[in-house]
Amino acid sequence: MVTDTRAPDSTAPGTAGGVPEKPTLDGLEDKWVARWAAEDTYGFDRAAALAAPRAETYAIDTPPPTASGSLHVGHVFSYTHTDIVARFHRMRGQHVFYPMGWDDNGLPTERRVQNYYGVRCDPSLPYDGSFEPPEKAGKDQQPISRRNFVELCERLTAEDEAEFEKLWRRVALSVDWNNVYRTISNTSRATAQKMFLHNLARGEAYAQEAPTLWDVTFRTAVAQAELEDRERPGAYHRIAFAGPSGPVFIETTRPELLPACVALVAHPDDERYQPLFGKTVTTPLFGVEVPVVAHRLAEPDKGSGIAMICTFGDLNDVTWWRELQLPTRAVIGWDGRFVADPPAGVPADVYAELAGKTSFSAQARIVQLLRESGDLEGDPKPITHQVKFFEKGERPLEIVTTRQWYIRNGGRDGDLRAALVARGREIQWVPEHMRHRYENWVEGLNGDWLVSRQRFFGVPFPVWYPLDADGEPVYDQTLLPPEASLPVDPSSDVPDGYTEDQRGVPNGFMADPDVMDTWATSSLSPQVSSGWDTDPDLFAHVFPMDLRPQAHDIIRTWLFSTVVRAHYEQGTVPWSHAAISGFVVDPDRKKMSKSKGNATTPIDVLERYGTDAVRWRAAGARPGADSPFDETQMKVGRRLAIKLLNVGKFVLGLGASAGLSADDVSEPLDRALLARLAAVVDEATAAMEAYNYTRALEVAETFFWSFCDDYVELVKTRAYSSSAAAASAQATLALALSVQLRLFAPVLPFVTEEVWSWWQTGSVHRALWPAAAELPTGGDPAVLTVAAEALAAVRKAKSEAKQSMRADVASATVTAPAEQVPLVEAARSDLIDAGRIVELGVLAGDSALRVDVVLAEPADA
RNA sequence: GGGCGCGUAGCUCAGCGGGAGAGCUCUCGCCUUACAAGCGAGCGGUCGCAGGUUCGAUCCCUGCCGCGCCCA
Repeated sequence: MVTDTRAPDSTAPGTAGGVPEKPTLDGLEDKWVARWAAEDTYGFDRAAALAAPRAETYAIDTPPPTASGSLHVGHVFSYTHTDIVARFHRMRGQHVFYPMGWDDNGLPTERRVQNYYGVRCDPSLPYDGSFEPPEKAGKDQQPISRRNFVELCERLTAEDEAEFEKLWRRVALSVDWNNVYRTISNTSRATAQKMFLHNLARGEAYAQEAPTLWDVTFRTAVAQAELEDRERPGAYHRIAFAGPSGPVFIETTRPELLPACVALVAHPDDERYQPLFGKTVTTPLFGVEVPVVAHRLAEPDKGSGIAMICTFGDLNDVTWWRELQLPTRAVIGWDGRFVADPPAGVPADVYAELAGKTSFSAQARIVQLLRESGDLEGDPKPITHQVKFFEKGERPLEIVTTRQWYIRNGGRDGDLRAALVARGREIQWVPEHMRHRYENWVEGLNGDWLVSRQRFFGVPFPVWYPLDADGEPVYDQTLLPPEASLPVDPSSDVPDGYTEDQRGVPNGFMADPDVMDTWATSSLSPQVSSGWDTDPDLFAHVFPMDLRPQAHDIIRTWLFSTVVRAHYEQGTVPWSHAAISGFVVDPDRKKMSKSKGNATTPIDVLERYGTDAVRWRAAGARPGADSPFDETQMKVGRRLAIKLLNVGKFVLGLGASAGLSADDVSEPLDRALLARLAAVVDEATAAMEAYNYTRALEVAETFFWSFCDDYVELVKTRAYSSSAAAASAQATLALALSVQLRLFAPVLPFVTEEVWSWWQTGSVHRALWPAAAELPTGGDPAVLTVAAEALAAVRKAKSEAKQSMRADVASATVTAPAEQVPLVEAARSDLIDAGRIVELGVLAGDSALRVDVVLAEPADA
């Protein structure tokens, strides 16, 4: 059944020949990173996986990090969490499908290329096949063609990816490095385009001319998921409109939009304005007659309770405009400036002053004009308010009417929304409460997913439009490529039935100019990595995948959009489990991020403490829980790794070997240890199955330290001897070491592999996860508990007498409850040896175990 | 303003209906032949606050306060 996982090699020669004289962590990372690569330790055996039942495969949908970005310790923690899960499943004999992806799309890459090479994309320029970027970025950005620009994006991301891979290997991610995808590869582009064409054919994708949130800096549309609110100063301007019976005052933070005013609105229950409903008023300065309308979204307590509706100042304007079917008087252009010509019905003479101005300067001019005309009452009242920004942008978003592509996501359809919420309930969330993030987001959607971006580097929409006799595009007659020809670049490829010389000419054709939102591609990571378009057999086997690991900040984007795509194309959820990592936060509990300047570079931490130590700390952060970055914790992990080396050397150095088996274990103390270990294995296994790697580590670690401090100390003398009792101790030590190395292997891959290599063949990471059944049954753990308690009492006496632990004890008298007496007796000789006790008495008493210790006279110096 | 999570020893956290725990820090000891990158011992908390349920509450319920994240 299991083809790529080996059981512990119990026939390996138990010599200590492999144990170094002075074990060290130094050099382990280089050594094992190279070995794992050379031996393809983590490769996915496609043929074997496909021949086995689905349950024997574990498929992970790895988040593709932004290749042009930079990684910080938060990433290292989060990816480590996934790797721990992957390693556990691999050790359980599953074929772990664990690809890695890079997200090359989007603005971050464009900006990095612009800055790195000192270029900018000018789509009007022709491709220059001999173009080479300047050695050093010049002061002025050099304009280059879209294709040249995209080539630079690909070149730079390839370099970035190589760096990332190096880091991930150092972190010991057990991904299959033969299976790497890029969101900008031919396969990804073909998949994204094919999926889009399917969405289009089924009516799930559509284009629409609509008011769109627009970043004037990047000159691109922005989706709801990319918005953030920021506090900004503003001011209420109290402006008089001429009403049928006197002035009507509105208060607005955007007086410059006066020429875009299409109505005034008040709440239907607002008695102050009810007489005006159905009447008209006249805008100041422009003299445009606009209706007064009623709508429930108008807030009576805000300002004067009556507001002007402009096309468009904010999202409420969009709602009012749509629901009340108001006309459009757009004034803001794509560049964020007032357009050259006034909207229909607005007098050109007044408007001319505003044309070409930014919102800011237009506002200043309007305010001045209103003052002069006497229509501005009093001084503007300064306020702070929430303004919508593109999360990567620096200027407030405008709302511009443009033609954009959308994918339906339930934002405008209650049934679809309910279906997507139901999909969320098919997913097992780790931790469970993260489900709320998903549901809140889906239930709060108020529009479809805007997937087009007016950018250069991304997957183009595979669409052309015929041009009519006037050279105007006929949008409802889209020209689509055959699927076999994907991926296409419509700006250089030609639709069937046309020739290149017909591009852009009357009766010819034009390409859709836009590229897809980066999430429109990365939402297909399960399909891309599983071979939906390239390897149907693999796809049928591994999809839906088992695990989506990610952080909680992108539930609304990456996770949700991935659910949407699989819902449409496969009619299923894309994975059975979503494991959500918390953030690494700084000492002030703020999220670590490069833009905030509080991010810690991972390579430095890895070098100082070692990968195992950093992974140990990562494993201490439970799924979903944020954890502060604290270097003092790393030392603890490093100490654990060193301890494993040393105890490994001890156990193997005294003759314990893989050749000893459970049959050699005869002593009660030894059976007690292994009984306790069996319980630890069961608990750790249950915890790992529940994705609680933190708990699994905790129980293993607690056992390990008591193993070292109590059990090893108790049996040390016996294990050095040569008797059946010595063999029992050695077999116990060997078994315990083997089991513990495997328990720690997912968290501490380097040190466990090192110690494993001293006495076993094959990789510990391909060994079977330990099972309680490997250990002898019937031991009484209480023997160890009681013996350790007695030993602790002896130590305490020595410590309080400020004596060495080697100090001799003339006599020790254990008084314990009657039922514990035989337990102490069972460990009598180990206790005598470990405590250096000359005379050990054991009495039955009424109270809890205590030891009366008489130290021997210290030998004179 | 809404949702979610969290407030337990100086720090990081576990425990989640009947004895308040771990690691780190700190203090005092110990060269002990696996490990001084170590070992032993010890100090340290009215479990955010206020009510309620219960024979009994750190744990369940309600309210409040504080912190964080997400969304308005």
